[in-house]
Amino acid sequence: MSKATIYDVAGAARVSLATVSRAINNPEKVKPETRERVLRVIQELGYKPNAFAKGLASRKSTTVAVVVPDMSRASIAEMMNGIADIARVYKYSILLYVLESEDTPEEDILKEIIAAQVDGILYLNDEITEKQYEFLKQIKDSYQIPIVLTNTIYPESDDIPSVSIDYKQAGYEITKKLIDEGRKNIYMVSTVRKYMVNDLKEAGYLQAIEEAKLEPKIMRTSGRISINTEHFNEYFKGHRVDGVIAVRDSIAISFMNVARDNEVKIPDEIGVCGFQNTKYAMLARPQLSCVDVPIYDLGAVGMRLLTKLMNNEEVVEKVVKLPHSIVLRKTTL
Amino acid sequence: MSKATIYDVAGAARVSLATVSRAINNPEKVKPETRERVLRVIQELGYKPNAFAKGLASRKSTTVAVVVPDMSRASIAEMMNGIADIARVYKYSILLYVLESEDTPEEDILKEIIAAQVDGILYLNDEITEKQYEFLKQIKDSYQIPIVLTNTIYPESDDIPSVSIDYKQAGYEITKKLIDEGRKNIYMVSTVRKYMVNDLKEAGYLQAIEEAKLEPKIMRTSGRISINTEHFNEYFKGHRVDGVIAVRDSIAISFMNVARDNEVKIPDEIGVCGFQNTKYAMLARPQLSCVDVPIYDLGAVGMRLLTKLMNNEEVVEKVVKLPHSIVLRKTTL
DNA sequence: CTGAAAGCGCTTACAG
DNA sequence: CTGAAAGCGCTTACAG
Repeated sequence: MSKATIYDVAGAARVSLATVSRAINNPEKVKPETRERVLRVIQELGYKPNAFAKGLASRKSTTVAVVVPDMSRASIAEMMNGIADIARVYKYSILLYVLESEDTPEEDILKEIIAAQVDGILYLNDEITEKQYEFLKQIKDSYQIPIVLTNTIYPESDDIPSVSIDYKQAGYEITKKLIDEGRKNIYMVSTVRKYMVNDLKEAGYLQAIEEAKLEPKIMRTSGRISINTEHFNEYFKGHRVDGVIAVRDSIAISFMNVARDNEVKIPDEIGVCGFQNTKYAMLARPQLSCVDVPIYDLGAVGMRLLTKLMNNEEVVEKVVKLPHSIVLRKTTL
Repeated sequence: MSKATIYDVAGAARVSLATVSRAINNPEKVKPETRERVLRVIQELGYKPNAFAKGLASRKSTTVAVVVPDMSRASIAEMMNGIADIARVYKYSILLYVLESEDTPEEDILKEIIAAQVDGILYLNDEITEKQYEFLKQIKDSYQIPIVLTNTIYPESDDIPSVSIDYKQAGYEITKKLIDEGRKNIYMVSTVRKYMVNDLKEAGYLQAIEEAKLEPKIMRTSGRISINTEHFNEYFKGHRVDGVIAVRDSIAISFMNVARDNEVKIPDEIGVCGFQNTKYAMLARPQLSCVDVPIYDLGAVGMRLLTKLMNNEEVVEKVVKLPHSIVLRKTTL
């Protein structure tokens, strides 16, 4: 049972190793009889081609690198499901690279990825900086390796193919909803940390607010729950507010808790909306209205796009925007 | 900039490729001067050894396979963080395999993993069946490849090293807490789907209940939120209940929502506890008391154990249980 | 301390 | 349709 090699198969099937290789990779090039014989032997011996030898000889790895920040973000994890499902269909393996550590600079990781001879890179990192973006572009060009940005946006640039949703439009729509309910003091609660994606949500918010001739009010909070609570309490003490749009569901829920402690009625006194539509949006009380982001699809479509690129298939749409929707539940009128 | 090979380095440094290889892998075996020269050239050329050639020649991949069901489970994602951090420290790459599809049987995936020549396997799947367990054991023995079960338990067997927490004890303790509050009708809400881990929580619950001479009551629900709601409403209509222990935080929260709709006071009328201590336990109102499972550590320790096994270091403890704790918040007295 | 050479297990023109 | 042979880019005894 200990790993059979292609030689063992060739011997047992009474053919050359070239024929074994063909039977596996180009079945149509070998006579049906011999092909079947070879395949049968492969079965019997439980033979699986050594991935290293194959990769070395063919210069293809059928492996893609997926680079992510912090796995524990719900969105990242769910995207991975989509990625993995599509990867399986197209027979690609996934090499996972989790960024997030200061000690290993991203450039080193990218070099490691190159050394790993991956056929493509799926890059999910909505905190992408200009420097990182430029470096990615350089990698792509120098090594001729396809890269797809998934749910990570670098504005005004389509050098690297990407798939995401129109966050600005989504931000606009959800703000509009609150405006249409007659709310006048609508806050956007964003993050102190810089995420491109959140910038776009803010931009959409701003557009809607300005159109309605209201006053834009953006508050930035940390993602940490305990801090949020204090922060909200403090901040809203002196402010009038009748609408809140949070860039993440969890922030919206966090805000609602504070609101409840202060005995304000949702949605009557304050309308609240989140972003993402995690399962906790349903678990919250009142159930949270929010933008639904098709996270799984983002991963799946990103991976699919990458497979096309790797196969040199023609790709018309290099920047794909998936449709989103607004889910209205109990925190809006 | 396009990938330099070891030959290029050897040429530029005026040494043989054997020396280059040594300078990288066994620096102490080469004279400091030449070593430095070689290393400098490597820098200049941006040389990175081809992982395939290296793997093929050395029969080691410095790659581990991590096999998981469904990434989107919060526990899996957080464990991945721990795994990735430790993997990075010990310079291992991660090949990710997501199970979950009916069409690709697990055995095929495991064979693929073998073909990928990984040095070790980290297996996270708390739905492990006897068949799967036996197959894993066979893989481990046939191919002499280290495997570590992480947060996945197969009872009464230590053939495969594992790291987890003592779920039975945790179940016992959390139940005891509710009993000590004087509750008499304590339910455990578990899942219809079979998870070893949940069986153990139930066993702990049962033990505590029996010690206290109370009547054990286990209800099984699906994980789906919408179904839960109906289910709970229906189920508890005719029942007395003053305590609920859910095998997952989200189920506990789900239950609390139904309780609130029925205007029962938590924790006064019903004490509620969850398992895991996800961030949503803090986001829930009232804030959820629960067993804290050190998820990140589980992943980190599992990976660390695997590195030891791969290096043939001596391992005393083949079945490690990490400490857990009980976090008391507002859903208990 | 260093080099020449064999070998890891495949793929892929090139002949036939 | 099939085989012999070179080559992918490394590592690792074996000499020296």
